[in-house]
Amino acid sequence: MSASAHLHKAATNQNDLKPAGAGGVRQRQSLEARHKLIEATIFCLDKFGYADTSIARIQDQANVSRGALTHHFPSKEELVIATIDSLLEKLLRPSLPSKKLSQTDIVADLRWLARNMTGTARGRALSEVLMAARTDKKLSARVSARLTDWNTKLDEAVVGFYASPNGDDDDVRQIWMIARTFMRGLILQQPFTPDPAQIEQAINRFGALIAPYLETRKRDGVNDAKPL
Amino acid sequence: MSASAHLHKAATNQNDLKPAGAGGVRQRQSLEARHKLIEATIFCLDKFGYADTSIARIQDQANVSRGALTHHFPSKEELVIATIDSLLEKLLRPSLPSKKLSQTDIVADLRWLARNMTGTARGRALSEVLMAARTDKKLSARVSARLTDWNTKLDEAVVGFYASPNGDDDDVRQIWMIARTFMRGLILQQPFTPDPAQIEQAINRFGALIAPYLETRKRDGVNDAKPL
DNA sequence: TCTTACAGAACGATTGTTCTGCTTGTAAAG
DNA sequence: CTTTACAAGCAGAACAATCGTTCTGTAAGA
Repeated sequence: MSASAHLHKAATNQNDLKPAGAGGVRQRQSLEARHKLIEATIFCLDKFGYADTSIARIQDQANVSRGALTHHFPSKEELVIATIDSLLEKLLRPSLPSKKLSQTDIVADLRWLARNMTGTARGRALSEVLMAARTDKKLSARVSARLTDWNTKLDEAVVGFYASPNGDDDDVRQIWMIARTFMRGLILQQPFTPDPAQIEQAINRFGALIAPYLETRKRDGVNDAKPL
Repeated sequence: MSASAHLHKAATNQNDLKPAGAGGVRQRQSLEARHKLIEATIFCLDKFGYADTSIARIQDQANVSRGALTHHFPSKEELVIATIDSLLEKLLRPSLPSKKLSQTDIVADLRWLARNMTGTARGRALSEVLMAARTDKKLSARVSARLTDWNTKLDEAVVGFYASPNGDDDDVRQIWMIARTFMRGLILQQPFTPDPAQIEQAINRFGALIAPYLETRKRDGVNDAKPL
């Protein structure tokens, strides 16, 4: 009742984008605690997997008391949801400023994609959540829209750099949908591939497979990424 | 409760048929119970995911008493291990008799692979285990050897059907390693792709991507698959 | 008669949640 | 600029529920 009302109030406060430094001691500490908890959740998801990520472990990892945790996140679900939001935001936002993509070397872009999705704790944590969301409708509902949105945005960014030889942009999108799927599969394949070089070779080979169907789009400016 | 006990008893009694081959009644019932438990575990893994697959749920799904379950599998780990073995055996063995593969149409073979890995409860259950094994060393140790073994066998079967234009069999193997990775990724992508046709189109497109690098191997017999 | 196959209660450990109490920042009142 | 009142932030105990395991008792095939 009143407790949840208080929580929502606190939750809305998190979106306050104050100029760094301002905002009162109280609010700053609160945001810092939330941040620590979310980061700890990501760490646990990556290290222990979704099944073994308990709030006791999270609290331990974050060095935060149980009371503080339940104060910021009354239920585990809310913590996971907030973590998902953080993952989708921070993990995927860097892809939007297109400078991160080489825009000329497809294999280099694929490597960046692979590192982003399987080579970081955030990427692996997101995969854990995605797998859990397959059988958890609550999580699925939360992730679905955001994820497809990101896919679309990334597609549009890529379409800005690459074009299909036959001029069909949808083909570029399909190619990159396949690339994303391939990257996701790497997470399940990687632990059972003793030689890391084999993974890298596979990525290079995959790049060679799709390269004939992607050509660098002519641009006038140096790094004039189109608005996405 | 007594109700479930009666139900279970009645169920086993009605199955009282001929020895049907060999083994005493005792052994047959035991194997049947183990089978039911493993099948229930697969069902739960697919439906509830690895995190929410408890032995209570398994026992409920299998219509088996707690005592029976603990009798056959003293620990949950043993049950999961046995389930993994069953998955790897039954799910993957059909691929070895190479008749299941068309051996001429790459896309058809890919579709078979996709259905095998993502379109069945067994395939999805295995994916749940693979994801869990990423952070569970016990599971990982158990799965690793068997999985790489299966990959190798499937590779060799494929090499029996397809050849690289440049004559390098290793290239065929790498292509199919990429194909397997792509298929695994489909499991994570599928729940967030509202239109199933998009998945199928992606599979077809992927087949077109790798087709130029695979050509049907000349064979004398009709279906004379080489021993693998 | 033994051993196997099972039924089901009992167990401690751990899960996530709720609750009470204390500290302290903050804003209004004086 | 104090003083004061109050809510936010937080610590930690208590909670029922569920986890997986262990145990005792019973029925029946060998």
